[in-house]
Amino acid sequence: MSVDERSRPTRAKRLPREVRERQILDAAVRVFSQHGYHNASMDEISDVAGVSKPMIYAYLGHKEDLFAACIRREATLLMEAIAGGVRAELPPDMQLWHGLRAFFRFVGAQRESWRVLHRQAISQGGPFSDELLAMRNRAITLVDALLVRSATSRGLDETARKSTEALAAALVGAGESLADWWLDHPDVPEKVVASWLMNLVWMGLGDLVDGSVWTPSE
Amino acid sequence: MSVDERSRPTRAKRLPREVRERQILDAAVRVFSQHGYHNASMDEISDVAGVSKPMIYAYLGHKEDLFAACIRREATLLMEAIAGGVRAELPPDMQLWHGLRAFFRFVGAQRESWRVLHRQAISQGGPFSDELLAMRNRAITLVDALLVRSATSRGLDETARKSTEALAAALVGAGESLADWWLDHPDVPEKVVASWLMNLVWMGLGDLVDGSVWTPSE
DNA sequence: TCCCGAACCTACCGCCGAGTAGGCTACGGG
DNA sequence: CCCGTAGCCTACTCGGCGGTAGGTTCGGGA
Repeated sequence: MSVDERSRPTRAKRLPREVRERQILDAAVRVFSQHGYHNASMDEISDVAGVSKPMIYAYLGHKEDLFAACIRREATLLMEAIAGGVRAELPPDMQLWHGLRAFFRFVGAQRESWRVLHRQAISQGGPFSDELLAMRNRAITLVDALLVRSATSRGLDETARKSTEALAAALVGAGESLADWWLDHPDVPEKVVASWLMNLVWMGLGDLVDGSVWTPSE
Repeated sequence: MSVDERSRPTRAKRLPREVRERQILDAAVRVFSQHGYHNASMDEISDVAGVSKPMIYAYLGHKEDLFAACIRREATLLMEAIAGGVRAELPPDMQLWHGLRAFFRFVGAQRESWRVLHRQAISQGGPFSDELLAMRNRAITLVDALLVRSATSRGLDETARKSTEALAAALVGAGESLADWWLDHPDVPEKVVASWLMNLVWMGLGDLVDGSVWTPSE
């Protein structure tokens, strides 16, 4: 077992700090995602990263700091992916649609990132939630902007326009939950999941007008 | 601090085993829900239960066994709550509706139970998932039965009737995610959350017929 | 009344994993 | 060529928590 050098980052010598930090974060995301925060050991992370434990402490700090750094990096990547998917020259509805698809494409491609971002971070209390809250708020702001454009272009009335922020918050929450659910059902195509959520927005925007919606009779 | 006897089960002496087990499970659900599986210490559970640690090991076994016992008990309670909500004399749609409401009412009232059932159990791998899988399958079977009744009563065509099981699975998954999301948004009324999910079923049942649905043009 | 077993406890063990002390080595500037 | 410092490691300490040994007390049946 000790003979096999495995396929880890080739334990090269004397790499610049920047590169090492990247390797460590990659390893940490992977291990946190697989075992959860508490089951993940610093020893295993250092092993996967191909680096000794004190290096992690020297570069990224204690376990909590390391986890927070993971969340921060992945959250930034996610937001950039979404923002990149929204092409400003498209009509408003299409901007929203492509933003959604970019989101789900990210989750599908970076399952480990999403797992550590949402599932792990959410099940730990404390300082980790703050990092998530920050990302959520940025996401809600972005979605709200898209919704406003979409609503005004469709000529919805004042009351609907006023409640876009609430709808944006609901959308983001629904997206998180849906993505989380999707982790366990990878067979569903990304486009389908995205369109489900898009339908919810549709119903949300047209809630007052639409008569085809089911309403409890009692 | 040591003076205050708190409001825990009054550390009475010589109670029958049945009662002690119940107290221990209550404490365990609470502590697991608050701190998560790994942060929860057997010492704290024993303290909250008003019982010494060896009693837990004598009655419920090791930490994993205790956690599994929590999941099993809460899952059973949940299923009973749902089944109790479905009143057989109602029309099929209404049975589904009341089942949904019973589900969300349970989650709303027993937040700790749901937290330990879903969030904690799902973020731990291993034997815990099995307990969840068992409950899920029971739930899917139940929902499927309700869907079939609902579909036939509305006279949907053969293809729709064939895919009820897939729809049931999706519904259960959506319900789990939605309930999980609801934990973080307690201000939304239970009836509203339930009706959202009901709308999804509506759209799922009528997917071929309905023209009001948003579809991507590209 | 006596005694047996169930209920219950205190006080301990040992492992595992977070975090550290202290030092070695190679690259680059002078 | 030399030495300062950034990169890197081995080999520990130590505390917390899962788990247990070995009792003591009470209730109830014979």
